[in-house]
Amino acid sequence: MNSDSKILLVEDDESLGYLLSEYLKIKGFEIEWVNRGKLALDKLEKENFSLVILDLMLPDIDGFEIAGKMKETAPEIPFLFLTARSLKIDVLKGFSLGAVDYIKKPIDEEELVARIQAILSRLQPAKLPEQEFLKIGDYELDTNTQQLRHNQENYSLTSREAELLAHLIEHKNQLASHKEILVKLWGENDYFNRKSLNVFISRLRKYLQHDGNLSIENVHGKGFILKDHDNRK
Amino acid sequence: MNSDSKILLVEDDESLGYLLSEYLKIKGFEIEWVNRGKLALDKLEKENFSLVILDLMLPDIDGFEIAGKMKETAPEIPFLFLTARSLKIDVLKGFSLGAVDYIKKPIDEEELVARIQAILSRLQPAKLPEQEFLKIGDYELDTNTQQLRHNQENYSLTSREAELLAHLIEHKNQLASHKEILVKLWGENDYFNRKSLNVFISRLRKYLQHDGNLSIENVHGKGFILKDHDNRK
DNA sequence: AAAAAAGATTAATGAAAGATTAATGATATT
DNA sequence: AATATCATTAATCTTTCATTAATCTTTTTT
Repeated sequence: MNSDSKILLVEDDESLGYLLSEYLKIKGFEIEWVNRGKLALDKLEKENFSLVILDLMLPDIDGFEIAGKMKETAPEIPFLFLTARSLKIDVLKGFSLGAVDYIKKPIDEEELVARIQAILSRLQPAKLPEQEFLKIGDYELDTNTQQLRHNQENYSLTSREAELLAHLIEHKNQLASHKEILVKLWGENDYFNRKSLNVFISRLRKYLQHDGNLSIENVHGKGFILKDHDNRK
Repeated sequence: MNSDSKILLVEDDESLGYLLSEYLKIKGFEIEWVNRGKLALDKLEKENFSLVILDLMLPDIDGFEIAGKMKETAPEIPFLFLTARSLKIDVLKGFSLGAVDYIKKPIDEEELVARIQAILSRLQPAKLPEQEFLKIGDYELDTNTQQLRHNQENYSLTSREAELLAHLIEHKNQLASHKEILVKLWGENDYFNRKSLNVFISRLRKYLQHDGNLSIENVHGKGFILKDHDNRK
């Protein structure tokens, strides 16, 4: 899951560095840990990272300087500061250098992971408009456009029809109770809405009649089951 | 500089809300400040924001719930939490809902601005390089000159016509919701603008009538789909 | 088996949404 | 000052769709 995200940790405190890198490894990140600024810059020359975590106080080059150099040599790699220096001036300087976050010690490891994930997930290229297709028998429902396809045929469903069919498909071969459906789609479970629901069930049966394996069956007093009798699926 | 970034601040504490919104305005951001969750959701229906700042403790709907609803209705808008609740469990929940940051009160205004700028600056490159020529069926739209070509014919579109057609082409065979269109092109989603939108849809249908494979179809109460029925593409 | 309850199906209804054409008025152009 | 352009608004007509009603049919209870 996090396997394609390699992180460079620059931290001179041996115990914290060890702790963090082990913890992050457990969490599924690939970690390279160095304890000197110079080593960090060398690594950045040779390898590609999706994130760099910088301590400010290092024995040789300080974190700000590393960030400054990164701006020139690897401007696309995001970095964050992880430091005991919580002076306001430092925080502001950190962000003005282009940091994506500035985390003050002591660190909560879980929060750190959450922040790292937040950063990395923002990096993934804008997710394609994910179209969701729900399949049932020979039919395919596009929940986005409310289109129901069957072979060549294409039916434009109304909002209620589409919502209801989606619900039934999601509970395929299971009981979808009146109550559940009415509360979810109508907001209220009363006599009149139940009447309305029956009308919609009727309509859906008509749409689905072209696949003999499909049926919407009633469970008296309970609800409906959309059954797919084709067991190969 | 920050003028194209509109921020929605959801904060029920009157003095803090006032303070922050004034401060952020001075810093060049465009701010809309509401003190109720319900109002925030209404605003999000009608306007476009580049960032939402959420307080957790609100009198009506809590911040987490707003974030959850946003995931469905406006998944592309980033949000951050700004709250006195610094419990670890809250922080983790905040990030797991997709927050880009979680800032604990008391707030340092300058740090807040720095964090907001860090977030917004990361957003810009997300935009795809806009295509100059958009093709649909036998037509070709030049988005620079607003010329729509079809065989020999050439139509000079108005700005609105061209923008709308571009949007529809970019969402070909997908639902382009009223809300999305109105917020993007008109800046506000209200009754009158929706009327106007209908007029433009009518015009575009006239332009596109020469290719029998194309149609702009309405999804009642939801929006429009520009369909290309030619499946070879 | 009769009565009652629940469900199925088709049709009727009315409000809301949408389509289309024309009128308006603001702004820019000549 | 006259004209042209264009988004908006108005006016009118049409369509859509959830609901309600009406009428059967099936299932359950008595």
